[in-house]
Amino acid sequence: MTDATTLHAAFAGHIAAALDALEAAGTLPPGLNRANVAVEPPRDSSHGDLATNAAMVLAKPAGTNPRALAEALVGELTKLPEVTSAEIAGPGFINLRIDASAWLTELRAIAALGGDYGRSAMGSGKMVNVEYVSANPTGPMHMGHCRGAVVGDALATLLEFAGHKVTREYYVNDAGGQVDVLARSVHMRYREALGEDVGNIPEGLYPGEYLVQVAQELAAEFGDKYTSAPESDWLAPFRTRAVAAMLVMIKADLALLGIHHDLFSSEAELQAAGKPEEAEAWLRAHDLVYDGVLEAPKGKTIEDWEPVELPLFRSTKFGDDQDRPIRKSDGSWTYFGADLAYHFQKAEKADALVDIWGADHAGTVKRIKAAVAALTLGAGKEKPFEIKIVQMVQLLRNGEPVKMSKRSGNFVTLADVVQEVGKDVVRFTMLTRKPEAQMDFDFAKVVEASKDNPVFYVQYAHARIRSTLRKGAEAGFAPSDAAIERLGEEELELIKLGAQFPRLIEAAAAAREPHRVAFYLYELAGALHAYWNVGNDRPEKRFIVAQDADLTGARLYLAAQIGQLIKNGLALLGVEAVEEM
RNA sequence: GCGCCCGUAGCUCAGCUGGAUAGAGCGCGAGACUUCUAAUCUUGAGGUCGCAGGUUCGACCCCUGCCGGGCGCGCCA
Repeated sequence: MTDATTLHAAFAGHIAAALDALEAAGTLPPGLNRANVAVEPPRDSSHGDLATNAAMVLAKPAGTNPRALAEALVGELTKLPEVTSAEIAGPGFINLRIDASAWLTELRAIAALGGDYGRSAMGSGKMVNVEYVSANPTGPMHMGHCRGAVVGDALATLLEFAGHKVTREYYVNDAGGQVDVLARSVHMRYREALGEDVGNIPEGLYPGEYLVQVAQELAAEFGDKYTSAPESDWLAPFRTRAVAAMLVMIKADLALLGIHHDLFSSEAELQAAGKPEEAEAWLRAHDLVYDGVLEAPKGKTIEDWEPVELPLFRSTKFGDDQDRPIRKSDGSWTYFGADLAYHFQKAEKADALVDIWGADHAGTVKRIKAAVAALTLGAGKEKPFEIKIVQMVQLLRNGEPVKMSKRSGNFVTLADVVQEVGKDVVRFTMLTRKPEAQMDFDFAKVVEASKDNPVFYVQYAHARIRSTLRKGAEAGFAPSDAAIERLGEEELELIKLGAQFPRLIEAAAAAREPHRVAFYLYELAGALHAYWNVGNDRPEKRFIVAQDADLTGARLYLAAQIGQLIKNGLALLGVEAVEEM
């Protein structure tokens, strides 16, 4: 076995080999599509250790019936030494039972590989660019950014673990109107810093206190040079410095969550380099951009709507309601116009793109995917481009919705939440829900009711294991695989669940769903807790059985490996595996 | 009006890309702490998988149409 490290992967190979053998024998016609052949543990473990639907999936295209094919397949599979029984069940499932020794081999593999157990070559070194957060650089991170940040970060780590080369990228929107508003807001604080009474910050500017310090630095740098100068004099330098200061703040906030991007790409630099022009020229040459006039938007009336001719991307060709402008009437780029060039730029350096977006931008998915598909195809090869939409988090405090508005300066910052709740709780909580489902984050609940929180349940399992290993060491027992054949049925159940870790990683990575790791860990922790409690009533089932050094060594070995699995899984989620609670 | 997401136990949610008798936590009922940490465990009750059709050996999962909730529908970002 070349891939002796993961039992499930090995058996996927065994099934394939068995099918090859049937082809060679003429039982099965060659070239059947096996994409739907699955090898997985049955839901009900009484059915066996592994099940495959191969006979049912292939019977029809092979022109035979499931039963007959299953019997032929069973004939092949029973030749394997690890297979203790192969039974046909239901409409044509094949249920396999695997010898205990194979599971013990897997347990040794966990020990041998340690932190690398579960690592996969699935990605075969493909370069994947994961873009996440990309919050406008106009203030500190708030809770609205949190979920996408955590999901994106965990996904990036997961993809790396599954054999991809990952770039974690943050797109800095430093070219739009919002950064001018930032610069104006800072200018007001700048005048204030120089002793002027500016009164309340006017509507439409950012009122946040976090601008005070930036303004003071500007006052120190420029003195009163710009207090009454025209905006055209100071807008650019103020904008540059304010954005830089905001990014420092944002990076610090992200660091609190353990998030670090590899690359911060500037929209302003992209535009300065003429990338959007290049994209526009190509799109025009291929009749994907034309000059046209938009219809007035439906569903809501805009008083000052007037039809204007603009360069439009033909997104209606790709299922969008409307063609979309890439430039404004003043000739500057729309967000979309710059964004398509940005994605094209990313695609030149990567094999695949993944974006994590908030649900409020879901309406723009079609146009950007269409534009990027056209551009990358035009450049020679279409690059896979996925956009994962992360739904809104409703922030609650004692059941009451917390209203957030950046304009009023009234928002819950990420830093506050991390400080109050802790990084591990925030991260794990954000990952115990599939991202496309809306979620409530009740402040009071997450803070106070720690025992309801899955993260503690999982961490507790790890802490228990570590504690046991410490106790064992004190009593002179070390984990050892010398006598692991003495592990019984209950221990094997634990190993079987643990052995699913590698295939779980691959499935989660393929689906781009890091939350599956969190749910798996919860299940594994539950199995560990259940096993532990057997020892309450039956001291002979405890990890440490003082009078039996061999058995104790074997059980501690098992405990150590389960602890390793939990640690590996938590590492993917960016959550600490604690030594004690 | 249109697009995207969601709808699974009283509540909060999983459901491994179409598999076998749909699962877990909380809550409710009954139990287990002179212990390797009870932040745990065991056990019971609780379901028309929003509704109606369709596709096939088989549907919570795919397709169509409704119903309900969320997000969005400027040359904003």
